[in-house]
Amino acid sequence: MKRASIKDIARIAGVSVATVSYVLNKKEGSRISDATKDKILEVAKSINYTPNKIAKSLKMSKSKLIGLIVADISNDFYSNIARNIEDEAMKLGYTLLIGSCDENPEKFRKLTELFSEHQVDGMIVAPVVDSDEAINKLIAEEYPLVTIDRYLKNISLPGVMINNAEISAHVCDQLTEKKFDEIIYVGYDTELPHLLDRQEGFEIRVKNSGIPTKKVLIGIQNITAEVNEKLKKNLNLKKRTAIYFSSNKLGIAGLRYLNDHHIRVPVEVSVIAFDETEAYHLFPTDISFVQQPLIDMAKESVKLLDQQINHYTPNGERITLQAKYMERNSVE
Amino acid sequence: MKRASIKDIARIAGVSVATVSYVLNKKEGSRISDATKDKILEVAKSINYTPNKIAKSLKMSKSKLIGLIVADISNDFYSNIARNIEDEAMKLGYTLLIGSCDENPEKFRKLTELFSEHQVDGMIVAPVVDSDEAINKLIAEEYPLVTIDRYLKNISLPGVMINNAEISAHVCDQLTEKKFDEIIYVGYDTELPHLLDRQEGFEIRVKNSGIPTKKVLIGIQNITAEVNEKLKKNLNLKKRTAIYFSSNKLGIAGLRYLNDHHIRVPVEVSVIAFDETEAYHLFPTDISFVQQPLIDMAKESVKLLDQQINHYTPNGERITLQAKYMERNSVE
DNA sequence: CTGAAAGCGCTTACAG
DNA sequence: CTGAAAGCGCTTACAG
Repeated sequence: MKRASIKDIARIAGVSVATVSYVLNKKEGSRISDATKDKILEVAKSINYTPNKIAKSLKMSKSKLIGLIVADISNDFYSNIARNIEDEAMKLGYTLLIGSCDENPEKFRKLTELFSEHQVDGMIVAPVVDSDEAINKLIAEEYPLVTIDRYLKNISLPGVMINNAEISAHVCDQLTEKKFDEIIYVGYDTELPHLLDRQEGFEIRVKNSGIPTKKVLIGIQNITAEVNEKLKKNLNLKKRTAIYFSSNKLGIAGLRYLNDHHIRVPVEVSVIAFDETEAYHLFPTDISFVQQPLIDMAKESVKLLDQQINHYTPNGERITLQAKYMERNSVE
Repeated sequence: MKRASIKDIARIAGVSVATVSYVLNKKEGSRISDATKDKILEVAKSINYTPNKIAKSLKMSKSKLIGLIVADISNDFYSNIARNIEDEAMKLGYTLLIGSCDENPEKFRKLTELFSEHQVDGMIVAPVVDSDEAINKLIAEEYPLVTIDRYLKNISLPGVMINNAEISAHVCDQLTEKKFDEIIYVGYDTELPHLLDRQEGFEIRVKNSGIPTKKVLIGIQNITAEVNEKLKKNLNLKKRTAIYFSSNKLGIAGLRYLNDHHIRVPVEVSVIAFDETEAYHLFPTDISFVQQPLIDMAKESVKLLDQQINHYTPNGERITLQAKYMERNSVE
């Protein structure tokens, strides 16, 4: 599968490779006669020429590739993010490399290295716990870098996130105004700053309300099993209880638990979940949820990255988008 | 962000770039003295050298990139496929480019072109209707190519798929043996061969059974709305009815309809769905479904592609994997 | 209006 | 054991 090169075109058309390059790139600067222009285009088509972006990348030192590193591309949230990023990136002429790091800092580091060796022009990353070292290495090289969804506690990086604390406080308000006997917060046992924000936003507000609260923290390994176990231990149906699931995975696992145990929502327990997923629609009750602005997150992150690629600035902009509480029928 | 090159290493270590290249690539053929070897490694580390795969790709004419083209990476089915392909590809040293074509042949063609310009070593594709032209162009270049999930009617390509007709026949058997008054097949209004197989496998079998059947075909544009509309028109609860949803999207849309209309499963209607998705678990009844062997599909497709890359053969192997019917509680 | 030449960062057969 | 040189497919400042 030897492909035609501009050298082939040049030879057949009887011109120099320089000339071929000029007409193929439609540079207006140096005028080429229409005759040779036509001939070159004709030859190019006839031998089925396709440009070799690798060669171009090497010469131009930009690849028009960008890397996306997420925890897991098979997670609904990230695959939706990825899809929107793909569309936005495409518009700007970038092609997307995707990698999943499973919350593992070593995998994260390897992915950044791999992508950087492939000379991606920049990366959009959802950094994991303990990824500071890998990130700092990229920063030292002034590698265009943008965070999405998450952010780093000790490193200032351009990126886009949502108003985690505020939206959690808002969710809390929805619950406290209904005077539940008890509210259960289901979150992750993690140090990820954006998730801590989500948790603290809730905690501070619920404390003021005086309503008794339980905090149920789940490890990222065995979500379904652990949610089951901890809900069994903590959910007391004798009390009027509301549960706030602070991610899509937690929401799905939790609703599944309620389903399996025939616990009716909102009659026996009220529920608010984070993120939007088709799955919620299959639950008997329409679940009230927090909607993240995925399209805008993707748009802004690509825009930020493109800016960084075109003009690197060490302390780039950090954009906070507004998540939206979507009231349905799962709180009563 | 000017990066160090082997030239820099050579200069600092006082050796030639050839020597640097040899030791960096650990070639055993030409023996380099331990002294210079150590020095080179030391210098490489000290100036933070990372290889430029673009340069290497150009020289070696292989990029260690592979492209994956699916209908939509945000679709649960494809994002799971993608994740497994990512893992398998990684093991063999490939990095993954991902593109979504939305069942649009023009987008499909553009993606193949883009990927080929980026010099991917091969592509794993889920071809869409009318993609023959784009595929044939790749074949003409002897471009390593493997289909996944789908296959082409008029072109023989290596690939991996499942036993669509057989598993549908098996699903049909589950239903016919329960002597329903009516069975509704919900499928796509499409020419995609693998979906037609799924449909015909069911149709042939159900015809033999003599049980009245309705075939409900849904366009790929507005799945939820159309499923709603057609289910409303075709579902007659006075009859003992079973519905076979032949994809995850159809299953989700259909179950959502049943949910919204408080139609109980399996008391009022029996259901079998295709594909596995977390969503099914949120439905009040555990849904019986057809499980596709995603991991094996990914494994085999990457293996086939790697074979094609290393040794191109025009009419590569076509692998059919077995889907599995998972009986739950939605048929009665 | 067009071409010769250098160079992007690598690899490798060849010579010494 | 090591280096000089060619070449992968491009782009572009420069010269004519």
